[in-house]
Amino acid sequence: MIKTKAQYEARAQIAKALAHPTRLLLLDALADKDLCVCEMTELVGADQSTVSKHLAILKETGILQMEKQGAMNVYSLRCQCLEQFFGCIESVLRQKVQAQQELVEI
Amino acid sequence: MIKTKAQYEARAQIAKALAHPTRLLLLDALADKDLCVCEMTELVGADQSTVSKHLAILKETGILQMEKQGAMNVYSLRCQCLEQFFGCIESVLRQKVQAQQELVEI
DNA sequence: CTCAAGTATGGCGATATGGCCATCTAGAAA
DNA sequence: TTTCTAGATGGCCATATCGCCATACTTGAG
Repeated sequence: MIKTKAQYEARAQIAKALAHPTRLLLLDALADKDLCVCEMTELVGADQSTVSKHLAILKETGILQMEKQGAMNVYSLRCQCLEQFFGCIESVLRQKVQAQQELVEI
Repeated sequence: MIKTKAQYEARAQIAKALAHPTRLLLLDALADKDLCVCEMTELVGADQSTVSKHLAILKETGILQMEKQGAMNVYSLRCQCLEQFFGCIESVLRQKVQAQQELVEI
């Protein structure tokens, strides 16, 4: 049940990679279709180097993979499990809203 | 498909709450049974104030709820969706290991 | 080879996070 | 009441994260 410190750190690192609004937007976009850095830079509206670093984090964590296509680097989802992840996040959000509604109604 | 900036920030905040080894340990322990702060302080092996702050983050996010029992504050899971979350994390971890094995075998 | 487009990386400042200590509060027991 | 245990909070410092700029690298075109 309870795991080692190293195991929790490994899991936390994955979660940390998923814990940034820009990276969540990138994952959402990549769920639709593969994209190159320049497309995602335009989508995000931040500096190209910023987007590149976000992608590097997701790639390093194993969530994305990258393939060179000429001068462009095309990124794609490497895992199909993100729906589970987002399902949990959404569930927590809904519960939070519900809890706040209960506070108002009392 | 693509959501607003505020929506991604709300989701990122949940993910961020889950992105710390100590908090993952606490959630793992609380999946087994409800616990008070002093029990979790002993389990984690950090300062009581540190554990209290971690719990406050999880409570604020809506993942945990707290109930006073005399002088003790007993925390419990508020959402049943963490298995989904951990399932995704585990899946990413396995994939990462597999990718590294492939690098070695080439 | 030279140039330009597409990316990655180093560096820097601003901000956020995490840990401990000290302190304050709440409830239970003497 | 005083005292003790349980817990929360403020403060401080160390470290991590994030964003941009500047720059280096890579690839295809000319």
